[in-house]
Amino acid sequence: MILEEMYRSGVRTPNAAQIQQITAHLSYYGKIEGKNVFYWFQNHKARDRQKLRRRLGRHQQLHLQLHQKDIIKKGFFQEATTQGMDLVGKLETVVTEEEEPMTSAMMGFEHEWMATKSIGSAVPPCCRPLKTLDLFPVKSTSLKDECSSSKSSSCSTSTN
Amino acid sequence: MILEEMYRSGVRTPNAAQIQQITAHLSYYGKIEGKNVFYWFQNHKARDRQKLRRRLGRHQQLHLQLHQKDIIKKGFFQEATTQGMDLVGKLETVVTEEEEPMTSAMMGFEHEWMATKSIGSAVPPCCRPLKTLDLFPVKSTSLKDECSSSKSSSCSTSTN
DNA sequence: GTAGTATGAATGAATG
DNA sequence: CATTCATTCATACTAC
Repeated sequence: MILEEMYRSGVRTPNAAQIQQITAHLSYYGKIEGKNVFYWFQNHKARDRQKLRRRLGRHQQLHLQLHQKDIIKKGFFQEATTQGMDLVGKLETVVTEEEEPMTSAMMGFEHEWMATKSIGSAVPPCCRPLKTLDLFPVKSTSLKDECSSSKSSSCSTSTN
Repeated sequence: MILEEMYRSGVRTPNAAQIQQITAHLSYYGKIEGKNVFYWFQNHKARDRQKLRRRLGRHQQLHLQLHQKDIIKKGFFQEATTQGMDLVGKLETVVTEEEEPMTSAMMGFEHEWMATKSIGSAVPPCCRPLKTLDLFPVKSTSLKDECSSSKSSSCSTSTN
């Protein structure tokens, strides 16, 4: 995929020119607009950041071993030819594992960010998502919805 | 069910903290991750709204005319007979949708796909992608499934 | 065995 | 850039 190729190359926020070129290139495969490309990069980057963030927040300061396999491959640094490419991006690119669509705000702990650019996250794949398990044996009993809601509902009982 | 309880309590988009707590609680019953909870709420709310919207769309002819723009926003054309209907007449033949309630907001995006008029033919932002493009590895099976249920829906609608 | 549905998962699109 | 919404896909489960 062209987009992923470019992303891997370091392109994260292509400019208008870039977008236009990519769009033109992709137009061969079908109808596409510049905004599609734009959104694609936006989402991709955002997702990566989410993963990163979640990773950091998750493994806050558990036990980040320092052994790891060289995550900081200092050899794949190939300038993206464009704007700034966060080095974090490259990191995550290497440690691509799973993702967590957490809505952020989870990093309200005391985790350290130094690992962001120092060493790759030492994430031992100890957890293997078993996929869908029957956490919610919902069948026909749909007793949801009710009450009023809006955005950022805070009236919830946190069951804390 | 914990999740539905919370949902009924008003929790729609739990924060990371909420998710963490719920996840911790549910961990007792089995393996679960934060993203599961996250997705659960996302989907629940989305389907709830979908049902609501569907019903609204169906009854909208009663006394709409007021602010139909908010209702006909999108995703309304798929309305049918709920269940045993021919779902072959409402698939990808939707091309006659040109109305854009956004009007001015449409052009005022915030980026440069249309600002690149200096390069070549700038695509008029009046067209929207019909479906998912080949930007990503799309699957193959086209299982058009509709969500139709006759649950007890009450008031909600975040309407964002 | 097919059809329909419910639901988790993923991503594009949009907004703040 | 962060968050949310809408749509779609894949799969498990049920009913016919």
